[in-house]
Amino acid sequence: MTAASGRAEDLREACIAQALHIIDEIGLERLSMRDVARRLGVSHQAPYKHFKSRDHILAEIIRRAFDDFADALRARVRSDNPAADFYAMGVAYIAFAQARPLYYRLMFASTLPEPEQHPQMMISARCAYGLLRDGVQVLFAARGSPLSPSELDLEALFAWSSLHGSVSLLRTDALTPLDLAPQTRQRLAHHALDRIGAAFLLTPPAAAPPEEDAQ
Amino acid sequence: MTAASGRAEDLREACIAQALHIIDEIGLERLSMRDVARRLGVSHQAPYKHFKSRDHILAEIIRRAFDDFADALRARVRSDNPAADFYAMGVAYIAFAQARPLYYRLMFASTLPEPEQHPQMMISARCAYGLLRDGVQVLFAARGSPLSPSELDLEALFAWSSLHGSVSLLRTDALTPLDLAPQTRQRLAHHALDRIGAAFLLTPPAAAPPEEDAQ
DNA sequence: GCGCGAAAGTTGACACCGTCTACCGACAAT
DNA sequence: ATTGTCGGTAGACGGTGTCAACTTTCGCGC
Repeated sequence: MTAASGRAEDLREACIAQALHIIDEIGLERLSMRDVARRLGVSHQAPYKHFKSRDHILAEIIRRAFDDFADALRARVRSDNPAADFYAMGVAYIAFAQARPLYYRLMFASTLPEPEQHPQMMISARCAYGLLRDGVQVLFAARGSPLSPSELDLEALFAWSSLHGSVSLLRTDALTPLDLAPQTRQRLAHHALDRIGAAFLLTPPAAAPPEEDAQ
Repeated sequence: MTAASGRAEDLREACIAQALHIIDEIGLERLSMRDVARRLGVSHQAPYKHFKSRDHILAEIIRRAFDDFADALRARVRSDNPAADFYAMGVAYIAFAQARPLYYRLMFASTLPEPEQHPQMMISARCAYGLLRDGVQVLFAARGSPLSPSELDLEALFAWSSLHGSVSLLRTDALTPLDLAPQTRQRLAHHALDRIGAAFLLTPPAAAPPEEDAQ
């Protein structure tokens, strides 16, 4: 438990590393605790001394993914201009998704352990989301149109999910039959980022929808 | 023997219905073929006479989800105005996600069977995507700025994933601590739809829009 | 040094699971 | 009447998560 216990906690780290390797190799849903143990040359119960269940090791891995992701967002090129800063965060997002595809995929795997059972994982996820949220908040506040919390969530999730969709497309084989130039692939996610900016820098169409209030 | 009184293919349909029920009850990843058989009062091997594997019954269920989804999109209120038609498709999308949450969730479950193993599922998925894609294509073509195939994919996926993100937020418990009014929840997805429209009615940053005030 | 108690690791069991194989009755076509 | 296919049953195999009991290891107060 203490920092000095170094060697004692070795197996815990080894389990996480090996589990990540297995997920990369055969997929998240086919990861098994016994396989982790087998590959590490320990008994099938040894990992259970460090993780209460299969879901707990998964939650720990996903927590680290979110933490690394948050670090990447924080390490963006800062700018005093909120729009430029928001764009920089988007660029950092895209770079992370391309540099750490496995972590990125895990963050959005729908086979998550039940969230309320793994508060640490949720804390890290919300922390990463909070960074994006803050960026959106600053963006709108600088334009003199601050958002209510629920509106803020909505705009932030809009940005997040839009970017996620484009980034995911690059990972899928849906594009391979189109055999695009590598340059085009590189531009896809940034294109979406531009679209998000377009959506934000433009106030919603006031006339079209039935009722629009509370600006 | 219990359920065998009906027609020949009855068990196949019963398996699908029961599997859906189980997924709704305990989740996709905990669905088991033996449980399906047990609840139907047949032997644990009976379902295998109709589905080659667990993945095959899943693929069939997801295929139907995409088919129903495509039907819902097609049943939208049609309009000659491409922008209005696109908006109507978005409304239909949101309505489907709210009316058939289980089907909707399955369409985006990341624990999909390997796609190339289940071509029928992929055909249905691409068919549904094609509807959205066509809507985007008409939208841009009507504005006199037709898109290349790869650009079209990008814009369509941008719209899809943006809407998906907002719709998913409603299903998650991320919003419960905010205890929003039901009316606000109702508006969330439509708000995103407005944002997508805002992003599309504006040409990319390179060239300014030529006053296309169709609204 | 010693002893001890907790932690780490092992072994064994249990109840599941997917799926392969073999068997069996009904029934249709030859 | 024979044959073959189809839908269903029964059993087995290897795999899984995880509980329980056991043994080993190791840090720490004496």
